[in-house]
Amino acid sequence: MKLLDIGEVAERSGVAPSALRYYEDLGLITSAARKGLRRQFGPEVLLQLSLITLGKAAGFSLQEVEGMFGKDGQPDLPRDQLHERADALEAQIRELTLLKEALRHVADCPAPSHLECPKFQKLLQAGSITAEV
Amino acid sequence: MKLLDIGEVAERSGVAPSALRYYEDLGLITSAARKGLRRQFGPEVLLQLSLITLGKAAGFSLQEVEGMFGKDGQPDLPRDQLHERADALEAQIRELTLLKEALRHVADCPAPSHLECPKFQKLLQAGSITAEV
DNA sequence: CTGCCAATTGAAGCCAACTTGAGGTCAAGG
DNA sequence: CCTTGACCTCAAGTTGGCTTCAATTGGCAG
Repeated sequence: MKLLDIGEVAERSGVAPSALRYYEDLGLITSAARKGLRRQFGPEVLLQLSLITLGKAAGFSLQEVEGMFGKDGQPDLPRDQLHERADALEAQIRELTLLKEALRHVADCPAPSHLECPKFQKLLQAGSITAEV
Repeated sequence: MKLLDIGEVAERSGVAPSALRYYEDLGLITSAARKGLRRQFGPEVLLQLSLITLGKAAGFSLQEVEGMFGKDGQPDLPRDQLHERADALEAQIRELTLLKEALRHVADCPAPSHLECPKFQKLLQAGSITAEV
């Protein structure tokens, strides 16, 4: 059973040592032991960090990530809750996709002023963002 | 020429008065006048706020949004920045998709430990996020 | 004219997710 | 044995985007 120094975990995971200590504080990961003062991490922490990093990249807060995966990296949510999450993700993906396409369009729109482009106006209204002018 | 009280702008735009003052501090919006101490906003501010809100939703910082207005407050959208942002959105969408599939899989996978399930590991590696375990 | 209530100011506070700094520990190599 | 350098702890600082607070002002209805 090989244990890893925090520096090695940092290097292999791309997560800074200070962040690793922070995660441990939060309870997202656990160090397996100490050698003197030094934390020793079990190798499974690398996989857990993958999950954390993935979740963060997907826009979740650390708290939310914690809720999706337990300390051991095993999901501790019941199946239907997991599916609910996935559904929510799908919805978010659709929204982002719309926004992305809108941005693309605006970037390429040849109208002299964006304000005059009907599609742009639609975009502003689509989000129900537009105030009643 | 109708001028709007900050409270009315807040209500119509959905942006809190404190945020409006903050935006004014930053130079994102300008009040047209004062009536006593009270700011009076011109109606064009509502359109600007739509853009600001949209920009925020797309993941731009207020600084970046500020760069999207000309001196006159007319939108002056930087096309390549928009494309960059769209690219970033695409990346985020990919992450979300990955996470979504991971969740779905986890919900349905019969393997005793998900971490050992090859399909699950593949999902994690697909993002090239995984550390070299 | 009076009193209410919305608006004003500047400073301070808050949250997340870390990073930085100061001062201390300790295991291993020469 | 001694030095080195990676690690430790705890506190404070950082950034962005606001919100909250206390004390004050002033427009407007009655």
